[in-house]
Amino acid sequence: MIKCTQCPLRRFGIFEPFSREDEEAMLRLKAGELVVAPGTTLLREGSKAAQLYTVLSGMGVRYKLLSDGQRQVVNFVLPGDFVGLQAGVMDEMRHSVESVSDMRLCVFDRLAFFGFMQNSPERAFDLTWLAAIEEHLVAEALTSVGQQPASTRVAWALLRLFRRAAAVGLEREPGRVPMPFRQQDLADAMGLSLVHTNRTLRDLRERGLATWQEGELTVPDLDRLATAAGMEDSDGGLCRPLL
Amino acid sequence: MIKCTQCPLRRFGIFEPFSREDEEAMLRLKAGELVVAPGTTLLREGSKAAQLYTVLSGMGVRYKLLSDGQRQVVNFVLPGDFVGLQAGVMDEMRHSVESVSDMRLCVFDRLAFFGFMQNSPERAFDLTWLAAIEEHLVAEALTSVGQQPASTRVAWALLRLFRRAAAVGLEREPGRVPMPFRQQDLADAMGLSLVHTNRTLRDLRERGLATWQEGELTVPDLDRLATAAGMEDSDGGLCRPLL
DNA sequence: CGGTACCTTGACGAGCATCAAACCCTGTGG
DNA sequence: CCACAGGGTTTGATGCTCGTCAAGGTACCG
Repeated sequence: MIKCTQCPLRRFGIFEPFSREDEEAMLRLKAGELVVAPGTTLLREGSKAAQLYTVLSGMGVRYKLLSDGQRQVVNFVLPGDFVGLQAGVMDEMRHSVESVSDMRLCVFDRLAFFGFMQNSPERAFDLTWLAAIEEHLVAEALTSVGQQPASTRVAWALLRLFRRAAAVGLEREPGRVPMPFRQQDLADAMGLSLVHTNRTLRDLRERGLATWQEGELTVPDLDRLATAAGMEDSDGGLCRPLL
Repeated sequence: MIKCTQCPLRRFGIFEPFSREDEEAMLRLKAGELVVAPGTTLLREGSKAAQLYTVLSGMGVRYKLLSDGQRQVVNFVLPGDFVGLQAGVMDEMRHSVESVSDMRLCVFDRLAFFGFMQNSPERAFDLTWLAAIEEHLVAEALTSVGQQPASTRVAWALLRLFRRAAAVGLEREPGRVPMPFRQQDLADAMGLSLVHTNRTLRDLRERGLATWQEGELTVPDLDRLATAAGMEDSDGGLCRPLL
């Protein structure tokens, strides 16, 4: 099991620094590690989860299902993300979380976790911070889906995914990161049909903005993609706490 | 100035109960009251606000502006809502807040507020709770905008506004609440053009689901509107803290 | 009375959904 | 070894939903 004191994620710049004592306190909260295969449901909408997770590696999706079978992907889940907060503060989850690749997660017990928060104002503040960041990310997605045409939306989503993956060290070769999602996931995230998403991806590829094939996303020129994405990317270097 | 110990909002069921001491502690944090006219910008995207507000009366919108002048209304602001949290925990606001009617707001000093949170784990928890609820609301809006056709989206928005307004005592006559927004606000919230929003409202009116005219929203049958809104309203009676 | 802000309605066309089918690749079993 | 099925990707054809353009209506205000 990976110890928080030597967490491979913490060295990346997007995460707030942690004192030695804080790392050791987190380690005491850690109940274990969870490894799951692609397609595993980690948290189900409506459930009252007893566990909270921090993603160590792998990717997933947060989504809501509608009664008619439609699905809205609310956000993508990448290493460093904290999942299950809703079940922690509200009574139950309002969305589901599912893996799309192999994932390794840090497991915390809900009760122990909030017990710790009681005595640690700084960590409690971090939790609010995390929730506020999540809201901001969803609000940006809403803005893209609500106001932009398909090509801009898809460009925005790819840009966001690339930046985030790169920020946690997944950019092995320059301009290239793993991207294990299906086109259907992206379509459900941006409110587009699968067919139109596919056409839009081809369009972006032919314009040399981004190529997503065989589980890898290649972006030759971030600035050009950012221009096509329509929103000045306010939080390229947005810092966040890591728990 | 209204004292927190006799806050007119707290008697409504959607808010978490508060102990007498808590009310008095909040009162000490209260820096004053702010009254604004319609169309006033309370918080501007990119600003580092020194104040946080709780809405006592009136309505407004939270929105993001795009470089090309498009606007996404992220959420509507109603009595009991807490605004400015983002500027509190992140460095600056990621959206703007503007009044659409006369508004009265409770003003808190940012520093004093977070100082208080340090010593009050329960209130700090409430803050996280609020942020999580906001995220949930935005995620539901994203789901509606991303997956539903225009009529369903508009029905959903009206249902949400009606429920929320009624929950803070604005339902003077049965089935009727004030609704001071412009059609453009609703259009910008649901990612529709003004023209199509107008047609959709007429459609809902002719189907007897909801009538919104002259600043008043009338809903003859909540259940029928809820059916038209496409999402089982998970949080009709969702409780929230009031700060 | 002209000006502005908002609501309303008509006409037209574009963007995107839908339907349909083919083409991978991988795994499975005869 | 090949037949087959299943999950994902790709492409074409068709038409509906919704955006855009345009104009007119109403109320309010200086």
